Amino acid sequence: MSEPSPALPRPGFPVSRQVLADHVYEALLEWLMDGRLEPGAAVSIDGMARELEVSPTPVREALARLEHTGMVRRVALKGYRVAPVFTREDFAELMEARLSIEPVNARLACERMTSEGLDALKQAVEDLRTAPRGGTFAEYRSYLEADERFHQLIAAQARNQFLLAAYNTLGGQIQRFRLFGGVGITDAEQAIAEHQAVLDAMSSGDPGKAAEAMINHVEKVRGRAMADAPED
Amino acid sequence: MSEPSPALPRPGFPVSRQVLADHVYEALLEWLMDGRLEPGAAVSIDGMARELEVSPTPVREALARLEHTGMVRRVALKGYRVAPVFTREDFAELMEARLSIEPVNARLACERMTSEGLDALKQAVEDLRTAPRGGTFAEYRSYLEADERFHQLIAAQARNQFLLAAYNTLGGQIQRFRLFGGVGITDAEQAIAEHQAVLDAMSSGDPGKAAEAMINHVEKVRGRAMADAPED
DNA sequence: GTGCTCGCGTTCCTATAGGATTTGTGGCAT
DNA sequence: ATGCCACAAATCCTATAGGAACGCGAGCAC
Repeated sequence: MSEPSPALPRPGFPVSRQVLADHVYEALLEWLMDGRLEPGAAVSIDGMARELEVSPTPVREALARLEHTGMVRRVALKGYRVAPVFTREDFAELMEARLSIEPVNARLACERMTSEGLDALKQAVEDLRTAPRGGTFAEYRSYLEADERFHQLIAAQARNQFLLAAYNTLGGQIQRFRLFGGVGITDAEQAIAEHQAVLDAMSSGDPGKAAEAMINHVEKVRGRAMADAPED
Repeated sequence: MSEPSPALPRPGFPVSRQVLADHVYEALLEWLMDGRLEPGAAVSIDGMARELEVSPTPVREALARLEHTGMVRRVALKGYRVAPVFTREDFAELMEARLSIEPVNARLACERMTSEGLDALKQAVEDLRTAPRGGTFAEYRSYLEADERFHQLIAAQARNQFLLAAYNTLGGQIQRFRLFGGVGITDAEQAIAEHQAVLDAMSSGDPGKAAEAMINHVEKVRGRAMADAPED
């Protein structure tokens, strides 16, 4: 905590049009993804307010918005806690859910794809290739970001607000798991190849192939993670 | 403080364990579904606080939680507005999403069903049959509740927290209500028969049949709604 | 040593006050 | 008549204060 004021709005910033609660939301989200807030830990409203040098009011609002992401849980009159750690069963459930939703997204996205959307996907895969992959979170963070962006783009291109919302609830959990799985990035080459395969299928314009490529990718991810992951 | 505190927790009540923001949340939800808050209308924080005779703080928290349901939208520094009317495209997207998720839930629930779960499902269908179906929201609310409970139970019995969360983000019945804008329930007989068919398929223990029955049900709901719904 | 009670600190929760921003209105210049 | 600017009211946003419940540890009785 040597930083002077990390989340305070800069005075020079012209059209921030963002209120304090938004900054607090972003800060808490970042802390949750970074692991600075460990699973099971209490998230005190007053404590976070002191930490972020704001009043409890915007913290309360940010936490209320964070609750629906599943990253924090609230008990009335007792406060918020970070969601508990991922077990192997949790991970299996998460992959089952991804296998139910993401192939559908891929199929629809393929049917409704625009050239701009395709370009964005290509950029995401390119970013995956060039991203550094060190051992610390700061190093492979951009890799994770590009990975998430790839899947998010597909969900967005499916042009279904409800499927996008459903995927987004999974997305945060995926990130959280990858963090606390704690194995770093060991499967980059294979993952990049699978992403490329999905991209190729999308480019080909065959929705069935796109869905299949996505199924293949998620199943492979599951297989690698289940092999690597530490047993409970 | 002249009033004898209308919404405050009663002192004799042992484990109320509900805070004011929860009551405000329920009240706003009811007003939204009742149509007392029309689509597009502004939902002033201070105004609602005056109306409900509470301070703006719990109203702010309740609105922050309501935002993720899609019923209200927030613009920074401008406040909340009731979400615009549900168009046919919105409804089509919702049904597309339900068709992607609910058959999977039905399949998994069938595989993992317990006898208690089956009993709960039977109860939900029975409640559907006996529920009153008047023209006002207060009258057919219990019908919607039983309908929602049926689908919710299946999602829960699938024993996958993420699929359950994904289903909940759809808020199927709530959104469905908004399409009709309060014209009531006109398809009860057919809907009940379809629910019974899903239930029978579940009882038979054949996951494929359960998924198919669910697909049939959702498609029929879509067909009836698209025929009834007012054109844009 | 064990169990109970009391008191202190922490935290959640709500109300209130005041600064900042947006919106609507009226007047003035062109 | 039209466009622009100032002013006022409403609203959002944040900080602060205080009440109520909970947790924890010291101290005392047995």
